[in-house]
Amino acid sequence: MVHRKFQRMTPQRKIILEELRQLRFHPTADEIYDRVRLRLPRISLGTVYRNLESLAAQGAIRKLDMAGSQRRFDVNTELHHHIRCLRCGALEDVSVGLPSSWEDMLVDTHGYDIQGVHLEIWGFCPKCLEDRDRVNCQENTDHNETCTH
Amino acid sequence: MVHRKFQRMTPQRKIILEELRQLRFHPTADEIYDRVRLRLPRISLGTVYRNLESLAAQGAIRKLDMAGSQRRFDVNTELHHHIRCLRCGALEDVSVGLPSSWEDMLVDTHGYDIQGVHLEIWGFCPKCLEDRDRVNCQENTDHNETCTH
DNA sequence: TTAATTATTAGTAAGCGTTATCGATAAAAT
DNA sequence: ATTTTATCGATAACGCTTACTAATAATTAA
Repeated sequence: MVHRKFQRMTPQRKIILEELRQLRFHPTADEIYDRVRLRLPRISLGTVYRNLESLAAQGAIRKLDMAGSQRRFDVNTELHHHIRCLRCGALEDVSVGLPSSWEDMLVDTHGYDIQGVHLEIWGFCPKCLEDRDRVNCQENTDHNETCTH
Repeated sequence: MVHRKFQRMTPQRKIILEELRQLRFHPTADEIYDRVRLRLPRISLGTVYRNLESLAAQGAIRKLDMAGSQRRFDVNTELHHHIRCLRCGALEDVSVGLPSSWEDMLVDTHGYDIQGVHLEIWGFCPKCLEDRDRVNCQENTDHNETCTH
């Protein structure tokens, strides 16, 4: 008996969805805002947030709450995980699912009724590994923070 | 050649660490603040944050950036994962580590040099599963949000 | 021991990402 | 045609965290 509110496909909502579909890397709200503003210069950031929220509620997109950082939005609504490059910030989908036997073990051990799994992996992407070998950043104390761009 | 700054064990830092060790469930900064204030009524929230930060830098505690929620702090500095109850908000350590074969597969598939893995699981804890059977909340649209306390 | 340096403090302001409020507007329902 | 409702842009408020400030106490250097 869930009452699903009627949603209008306004020009704003349509363009937000279009731009989100074109951005390969799961963008943040303000990245989407910047893109959308090129086509709708008078749109407000609140409208972007409001529409991303309702699109997520409707199941058209997926809201990603990443650990310790800005929220991101994903057109891929399938359940999947993410891997992030600590150097360039790239956020990729992870193609390999968790083994179901592992989840079963969790249920047995903790007795939880599992509703969702959120997995984030951090590392250095192949491209940045190359760069790291070429350009030596190691005299800096923290590669992660000094080399991010 | 990492220069580690000298750290003083001030009364504030000492008490923050003591209280954190006594709180079983990974507390947030303001939960720690409330506890510490009972012993140091004039301490400021900024001091709590500052000390939690430096204790984490020094490796005495672990900073947990949970998806979409407040930061939490953990005295368990071993690498481990977490499971959270959607109803009562309990946050438990997960005893079962990820299979190493799975991580190997990730490296092969994506070519990343993996630095860290962050796994969060959501579900209903055994205690809340019981309560859910006793007290019927199902006429509400969203159990997760209405029943949290 | 005395003087200079440094880490730390409490208090407060600022920052940042997100959400809520508001009157106005336009689409949908009656 | 009239009412109802969703949505809008603009802006204020919110919650959590960090940065700034002058004051203070611990450490180091002279």
